Amino acid sequence: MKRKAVPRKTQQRQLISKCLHELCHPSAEDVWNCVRKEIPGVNKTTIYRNLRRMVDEGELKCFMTDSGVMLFDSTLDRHYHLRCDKCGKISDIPSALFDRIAEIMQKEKQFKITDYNLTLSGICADCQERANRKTSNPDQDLGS
Amino acid sequence: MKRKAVPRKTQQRQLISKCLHELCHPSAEDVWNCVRKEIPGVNKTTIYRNLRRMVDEGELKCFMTDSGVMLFDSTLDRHYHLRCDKCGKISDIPSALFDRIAEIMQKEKQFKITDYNLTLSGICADCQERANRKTSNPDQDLGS
DNA sequence: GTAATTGCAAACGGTTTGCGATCTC
DNA sequence: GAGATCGCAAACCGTTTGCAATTAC
Repeated sequence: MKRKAVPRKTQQRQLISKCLHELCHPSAEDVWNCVRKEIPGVNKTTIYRNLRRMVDEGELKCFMTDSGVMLFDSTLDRHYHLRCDKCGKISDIPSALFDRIAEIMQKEKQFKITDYNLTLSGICADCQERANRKTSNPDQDLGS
Repeated sequence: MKRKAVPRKTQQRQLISKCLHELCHPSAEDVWNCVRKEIPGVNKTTIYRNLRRMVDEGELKCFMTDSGVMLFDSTLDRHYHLRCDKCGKISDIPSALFDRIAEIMQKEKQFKITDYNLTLSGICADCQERANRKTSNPDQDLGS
């Protein structure tokens, strides 16, 4: 296990954190635009690198949109997303209820559900078994 | 209102359909590799264009992976996806139950859920209102 | 015959990487 | 002063587009 050095408090990194708290499900570009207000010369690469590192270190979550753009989410608790088909705006649903979601959304948020996509992540039976076999005979890892 | 012409039965398109039935959640590249077995010279562009058209015409569904690759799904009914964190394999969960999913998956499929992401799509209150304001020019059915 | 479809090459857009310059600690 | 971080340019990779040649109807 390699241990990463403590991140340095650069102006850029601090501003990125600040912007993440101000913005709601921003893309890297959204963050860039926010940071640029105070550091006009920041490079997009710096934004990408810092965001990715924050995700790697667990300070931040991210998810993919249908159009292939990564969005970032400073809310670390499990929760759902509500995405409007028309304007594309994404809002949060706290992860309390799991049942009757469509009805509740319709009644309480006036959001008319037309589709949904739930992706559960975890470890499949095959991989669990493979991991068990590897505890005595370690070969290469499949992990991405 | 433009009406699309009926797709022509090209060899390529027919093979793409055939491959979609053989493959499970394929990427465009997967489909390409499958079609190439019978038409070695097919161009990837042809695959992309046909897949996109099938999606546009509702014959096919598609969704984004976390890595930004589009996957295609010939199962048109609503259903969930189960994705293994290690091997990345995606399997289907029929959309019958909505409650106690993690427990059931754990028990019945030996799948250890570590995370999930549910994105509900629909029309938000703002957009519904916006559409209502435009009611003098009725274009689509958002109401009821 | 003619409009749709293909193949090819080039473009695109979001993201990543290599590297020398700069900044934190 | 050493190593982390930055800025820049170029690469990357999946996907899309423009266009001339080919094909289905």
